[in-house]
Amino acid sequence: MTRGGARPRTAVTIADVAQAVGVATSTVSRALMQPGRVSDEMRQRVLAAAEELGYQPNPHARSLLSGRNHAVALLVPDVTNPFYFGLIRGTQGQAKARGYRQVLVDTEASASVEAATIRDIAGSVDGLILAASKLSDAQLQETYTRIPIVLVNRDVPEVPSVVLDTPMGFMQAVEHLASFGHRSVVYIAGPSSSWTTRRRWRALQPVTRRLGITVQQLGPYSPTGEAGAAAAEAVLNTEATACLFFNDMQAIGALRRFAERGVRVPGDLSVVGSGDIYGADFCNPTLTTVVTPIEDAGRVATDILVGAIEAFDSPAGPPRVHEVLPTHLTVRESTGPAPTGRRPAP
Amino acid sequence: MTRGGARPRTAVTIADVAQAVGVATSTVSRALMQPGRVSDEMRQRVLAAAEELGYQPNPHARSLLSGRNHAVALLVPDVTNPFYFGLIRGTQGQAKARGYRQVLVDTEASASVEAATIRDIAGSVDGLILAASKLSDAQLQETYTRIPIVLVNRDVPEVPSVVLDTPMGFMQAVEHLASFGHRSVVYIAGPSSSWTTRRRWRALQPVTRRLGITVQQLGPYSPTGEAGAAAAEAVLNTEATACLFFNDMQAIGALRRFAERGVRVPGDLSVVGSGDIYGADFCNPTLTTVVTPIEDAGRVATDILVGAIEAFDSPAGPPRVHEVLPTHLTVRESTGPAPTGRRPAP
DNA sequence: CTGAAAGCGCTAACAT
DNA sequence: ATGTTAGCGCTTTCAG
Repeated sequence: MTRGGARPRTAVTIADVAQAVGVATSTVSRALMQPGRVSDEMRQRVLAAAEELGYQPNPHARSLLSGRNHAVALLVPDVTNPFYFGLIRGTQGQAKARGYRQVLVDTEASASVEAATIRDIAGSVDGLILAASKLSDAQLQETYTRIPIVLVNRDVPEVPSVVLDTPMGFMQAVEHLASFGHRSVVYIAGPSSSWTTRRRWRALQPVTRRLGITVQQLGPYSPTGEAGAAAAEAVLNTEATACLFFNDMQAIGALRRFAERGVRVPGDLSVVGSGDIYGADFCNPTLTTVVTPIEDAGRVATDILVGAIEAFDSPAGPPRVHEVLPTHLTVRESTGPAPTGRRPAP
Repeated sequence: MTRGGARPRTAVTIADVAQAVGVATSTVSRALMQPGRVSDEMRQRVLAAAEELGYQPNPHARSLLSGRNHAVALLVPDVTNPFYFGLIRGTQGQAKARGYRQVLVDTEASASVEAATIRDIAGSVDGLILAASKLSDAQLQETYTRIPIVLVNRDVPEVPSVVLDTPMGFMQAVEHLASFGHRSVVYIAGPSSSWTTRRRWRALQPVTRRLGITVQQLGPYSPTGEAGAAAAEAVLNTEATACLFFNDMQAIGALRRFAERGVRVPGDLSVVGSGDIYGADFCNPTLTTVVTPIEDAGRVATDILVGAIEAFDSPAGPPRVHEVLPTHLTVRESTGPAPTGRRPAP
């Protein structure tokens, strides 16, 4: 292979094509962009020359002119969290389908990193999808006046969003546990900065009250397996016969801890997760969990975002869609009848 | 909130700052970019005005001029595959650390999609990381004359690459199985287009020969749990007492199938995976697998790529690093002593 | 040390 | 239907 050392400093431009054909650059541009506005023969010649020379439009020049670059950013708190993989998948696929590229950024679950990222990246993408944003309502609203954004699992007035109705799934979970005779359950809270953990806790109040079930909250705990294991210990210090975890990573971490401690699941304790991530269906025991259509959420969010991008400067103004996606409980092995006697001392 | 309807058509530019300060645009540019080349007082005034007006440089304009945009693309065959999550993590983190954004693209394990993606995206990123590329050596070499790329799990002369030494791990696995008395093993091959599956199969020959073990190949199978389940059936039609899977998803899929079929693992059959993906340590039984430092690979590949980007036009030419990362076997529950008698008929 | 002017590659008015 | 011209926002000669 012959490597010239450096790549040709001057790529083939529209001017090269124009010169080859013997026309003006604008004609080439038109032939390429508005085929209707040039003669058929001209279009052929331009296309041939472009092909011949291996012309590739310079996207930077286009962006400078149009202010658009057909890229959207996806900001997630933690790319390490399997829950967000589904979101990455969904947005990735839909962005591609709509002709956009996806820029992936990890905000490290930090409001300041998130804000800095938005500031730095806003100019180079056409819009942003913010997953579980840590910013304030006001910050998000202000951001939306400058650039199209769609929130995922966060609801702020005037800003488009897609939220998973996880509270609904949690209510189903409580009903499920109640039908198994559980009278006392505990909710393992997620990070204190999490908008969704508060929603879930709130949603638990009416159902448990109606069913005469005691519910208490533990935490906050990080959304990780290790935190789940730690939470597992805390759960053992309560009277609860069932626990609802903020997410599946925690639940799976807890499952392992329970096994190590000799606590049988679901014999001694029932465990419910949330998310139905990869692994929830093959851990041991398999996990009863709230299935959240996060991949769909990614697709929908992307669709809304692209719509917003294309309508952002229109007189009607950008859309303000608030989409809510239903969730449901999937029952597997980790839940069962409440133990009759007292749980064996830990 | 007051939404003006449309975002200000004209963002604040360097000209606005220049006018505010009462100087030329070039002075503003210098004050911002080469602080040494303007007077201290001027720098202060420009910075103040820029801050005051909320000036943000237009990245498109910069890119047009410099030809760079501080973005690298990561092309993976399938964002759905947990194995690549580690790669996404590694590249994401390192790209950010080196001041680059990451564009994530799914090539659908297709050579033509991959080629098309490269063509379309090459102009808008500074370099590419190609994971498990399906392109030919020649195509890859040709691409590298035009734009910096780094291959992951693919080795091509003259093109920088990072490869995981999975064959080494496979050899360890065979030794491990031999020490458990296994005499006949089967290798479940990955996709026929996979460069690594061929390498592994080749690596198995000398070890098995040396240890007097029979090895046969089954497949090709897709790198999915379903394919693993299908492969599981095929394995049961052999005399083998142990199987080595192309990856963990297959292995985990097979584990479940074996459980359904009443085949005990490792009692009747030992199972080895590859990748050590999320879940490998909590599936049932937990999976003995070849641990591949894929996240490290992502980091290293990104480092090499950034180096290549910054040296690509240098007289010395771009680097041609070929990095090999060691792997090792992690023994968990899915492997054990070879069964003494014949395996119970399926 | 600062200003004026050219130009990156492309598109969109304006001509013709 | 095609050519000419003027920028998009920024950096970088080149003058002063």
